[in-house]
Amino acid sequence: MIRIGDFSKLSRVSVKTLRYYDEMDLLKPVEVDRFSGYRYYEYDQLPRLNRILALRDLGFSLEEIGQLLRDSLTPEQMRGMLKLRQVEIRQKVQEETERLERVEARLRQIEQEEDMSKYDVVIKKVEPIKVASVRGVVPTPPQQGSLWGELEGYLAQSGIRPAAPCFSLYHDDEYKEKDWDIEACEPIEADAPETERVKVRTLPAVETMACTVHPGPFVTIGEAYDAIGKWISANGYRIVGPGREIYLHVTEEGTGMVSQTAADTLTEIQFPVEKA
Amino acid sequence: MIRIGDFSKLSRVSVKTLRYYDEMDLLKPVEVDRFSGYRYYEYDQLPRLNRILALRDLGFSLEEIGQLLRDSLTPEQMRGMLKLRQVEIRQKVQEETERLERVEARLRQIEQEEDMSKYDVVIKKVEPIKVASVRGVVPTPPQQGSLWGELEGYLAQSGIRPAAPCFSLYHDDEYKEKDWDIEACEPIEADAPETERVKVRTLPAVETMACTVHPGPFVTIGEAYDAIGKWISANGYRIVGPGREIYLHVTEEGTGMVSQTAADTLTEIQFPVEKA
DNA sequence: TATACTACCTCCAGTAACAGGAGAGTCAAG
DNA sequence: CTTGACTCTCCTGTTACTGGAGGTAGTATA
Repeated sequence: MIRIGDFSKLSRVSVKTLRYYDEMDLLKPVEVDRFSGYRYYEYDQLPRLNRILALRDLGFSLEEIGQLLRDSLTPEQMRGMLKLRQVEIRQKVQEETERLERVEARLRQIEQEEDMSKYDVVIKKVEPIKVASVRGVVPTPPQQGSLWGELEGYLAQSGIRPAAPCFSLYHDDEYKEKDWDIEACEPIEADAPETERVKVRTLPAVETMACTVHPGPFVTIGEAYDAIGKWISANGYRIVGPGREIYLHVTEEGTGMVSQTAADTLTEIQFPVEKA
Repeated sequence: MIRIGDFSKLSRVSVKTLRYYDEMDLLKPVEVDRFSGYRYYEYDQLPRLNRILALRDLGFSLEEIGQLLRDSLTPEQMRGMLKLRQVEIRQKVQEETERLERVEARLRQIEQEEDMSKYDVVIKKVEPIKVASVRGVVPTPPQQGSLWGELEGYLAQSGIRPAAPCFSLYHDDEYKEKDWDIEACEPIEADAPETERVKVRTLPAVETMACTVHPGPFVTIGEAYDAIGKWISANGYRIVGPGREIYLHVTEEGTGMVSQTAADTLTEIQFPVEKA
């Protein structure tokens, strides 16, 4: 029988850790002095401790290790546990690898002294959303006012109020000089009747949506598209659906016209993406 | 000015998190009602929040993010931070990859139904250790008694007591039928005079030592060597120095002879290894 | 035998970044 | 005026320990 300090030296596991494993019922001393509380170990407890350390090195939590040691399981069960661990670790490796890629993309950006630092792009998950929308082709984006006019008229007539900020969907796959296929969308709470022009549908969830916020007037929003586009390719993604332009905050001038130049305008740009 | 719930929906960041960022001084609401305590945010705080999320995605801690946001730093400084992150993430990826390899080695072991599960091998760091030792060539390991006789005699004469369990170093690179180059070692506390046969030296630290414990008589220790050898190659390591056999617990029969067959014998086997 | 000195004990706090929940107050709509 | 949704603060829990305070036990030396 040896004391905890010696057992610690023997196993090269800290005294604190041994006491913790005692508390967690992973490795109890063979004897605890009733009066002094001193823990006494035996040499032959080393294999068990070694097993604990080996399982810990495989990435199991102490609780899992406790179970593994208690319900001495079949090789088949062990295989299952290991397969599961394998998947979890693979995922973690991938996560960290992607993180590394993001860091490297940022570094390249700095090297090229392209000061995109105004725009921070993040990946988010977007929930499904029910919208009323009007879709049409307009010469250029600033001229989509007519679509909004139709949509607002419909909402006013139906007495429906939007449930969240409105946004446009840009359906064109590539850049166009003119004739943009745009869908004006207003999120709504409950179902509503459709009309010839106004459609109601639920946009599906998007697991990986690249998002950035453009603070400033619409006339300079090109910079934000530039930034998010570069980010997407630099981080090894590709666009897999229509982009969204969410109007978080706008200024109206006089007769319901949205200002193209107000400095306190705030727009979020979103693109559904996937790893290329 | 919007309330925390709406800001949460807008940013798709949980209310809990927003409150936490407030507490951490990362993102303060523009106004807090003096009486109700309600937090009020502005749309134009979204870019800052986005920046926080982007930095978080790069793996920075919230404290680091706080510093980054406070001391608006030069591109050069930013580059330094990112380089550091890069190194840290690389290390983490490597760690997890190695963990994955260990899991896969275990799986292969199970598939082959080689029940080595009796032996758990772990990598440990071993501190430098001062020893008195006698080295010599003996026909086979069980006949190393003469070396130990010499060493014990020396220690008894000098009145030195061992500071830790004794062990043998096996200097041969490969397996041999006979004539083993073995060094019997007794760890000692302080310096001691050398003699013709007894040398005193400090074994250097070993960063990665593959260790396992063999519970049972010496006659079956071959199984442990088998297991640790297979583990080392299955996990992509190679042996880079003499192995150690540490006598954690032995039974003496009569006249100081160590029992080769006592069932409660406990021996640790260690090999210094490196990634191949 | 007195006195150091080390080893050991228990209990508490802290770690990172929140999540969950209790209990109470606030706000807008009907 | 009530209901229900929203918000507040405060507390606990998460993982696998580490560090420290304050007190006891065991051992080595003078």
